[in-house]
Amino acid sequence: MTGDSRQDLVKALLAHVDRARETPAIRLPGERDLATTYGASRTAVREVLGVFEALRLIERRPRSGIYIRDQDTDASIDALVLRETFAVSRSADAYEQAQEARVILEVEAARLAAERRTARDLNLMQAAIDAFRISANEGRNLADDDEAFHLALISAAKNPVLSRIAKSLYLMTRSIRVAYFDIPGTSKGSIAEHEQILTALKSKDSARSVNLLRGHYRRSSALWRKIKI
Amino acid sequence: MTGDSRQDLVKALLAHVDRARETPAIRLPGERDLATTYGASRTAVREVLGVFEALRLIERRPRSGIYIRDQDTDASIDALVLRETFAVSRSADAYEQAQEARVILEVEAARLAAERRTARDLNLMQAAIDAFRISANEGRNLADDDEAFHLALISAAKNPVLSRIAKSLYLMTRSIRVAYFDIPGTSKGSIAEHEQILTALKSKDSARSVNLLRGHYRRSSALWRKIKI
DNA sequence: GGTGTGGAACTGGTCTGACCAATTGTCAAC
DNA sequence: GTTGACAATTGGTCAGACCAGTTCCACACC
Repeated sequence: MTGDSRQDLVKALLAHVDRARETPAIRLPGERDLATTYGASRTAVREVLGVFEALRLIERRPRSGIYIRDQDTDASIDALVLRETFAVSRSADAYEQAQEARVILEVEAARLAAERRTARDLNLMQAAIDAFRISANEGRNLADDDEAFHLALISAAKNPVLSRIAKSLYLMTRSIRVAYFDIPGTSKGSIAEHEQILTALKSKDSARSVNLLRGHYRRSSALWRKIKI
Repeated sequence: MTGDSRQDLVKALLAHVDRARETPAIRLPGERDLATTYGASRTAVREVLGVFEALRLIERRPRSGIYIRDQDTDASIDALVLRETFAVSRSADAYEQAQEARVILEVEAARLAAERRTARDLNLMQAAIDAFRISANEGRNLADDDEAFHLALISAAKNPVLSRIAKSLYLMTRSIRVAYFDIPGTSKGSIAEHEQILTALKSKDSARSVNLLRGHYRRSSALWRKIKI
């Protein structure tokens, strides 16, 4: 094993869970078997399985075995973040669904932000737009700058639970967002639209904020669908 | 240490992170120190820290140290689930925010469900209502039955990402929901309202579904606020 | 006094091997 | 066919060791 052995192990075990999910066999091999199968120590396997358990991918029953849980019903959103982080079996569906969730969350966050935003929130959003513009001029990929603006907007809704969820959604869509901003000409429109949204929030106009954000997403979704994963 | 040592360790380390978060010291003691401090082996400490890292509570830099991350910005929603599961420092704010997030998510999910629900979804929701009624007659606490109905509703929106997020929100609010259903008389209204929502979804009336659900939450929120944690 | 620099101590990452206690499966006895 | 006892299996926990970079401090040098 040449590369990062831990990363390899996570990918291998994640793939193993995916494979096992398609069979009636809900039970995984024992930790000792998994260790020898994937050329790692039992310690390393156990640490990864501990994370899987926390993300509700599996259930470990002492003195019995390791069992796969229903992912759609039980698993954490961060199990999908893990997939993205370790580049394992990302599906187009998951991106589509994450995008839909993002729109839902952010539109309602914008509604709340129009009421709750402080001067400091506005400054942070303006700073994010400025940083975005600088990155655009220097030709960098704008995925992270775009994320920073949108997270600043959500943060203005003063609900950390929403912010945490949004962070996960942005993490799990990172690669497709990078691909999106590789399309020429995506930056110009974004800057203008971000400025408009900020203005609406500044004047506490929640209806206008919501509509502008909806339009922002509507325009991007056309391009979005054309990206091959 | 008499009880579940693993649970004790998670609680202790979670508390340690909370304490450290309030000081300028972003760096935690080393794994060996933490192990001796809390009377556990380094192995056990490492497994817990691995989970903390996956939930973006901390960052581990090889050969350097363990650093606390900004929770409001970076941490996963499931870090709050962990707090609920291990009964550590739950704040009234977090419940309030989770409730707000639940309403946002579920209202929009209902809108989608009105379009996308299948006959099977309607059957599952009806089954959840029936189970709810039986539990009510037997005097059991209805928190889990209520959760089952709402998760079935969200599942009808055919977006597993929304379902996963909702699952976390329900897990992190479990104790307060149990307390809510200990209040006498909460079951009667819920059953009727669930039936009404189901009828609206059956006729694909999204506006009515949304309004009924909003009303459902509006009525419960009055009682909700009176619960002491 | 200020500035490098070498080396020791420290740190997270990994592995081996061992023991525990309850579950699980097997097989003999009835 | 049922039951009961024994042996293998399994996850949970621990101790101890080694590795390879990072950190930091004392010491020599300017």
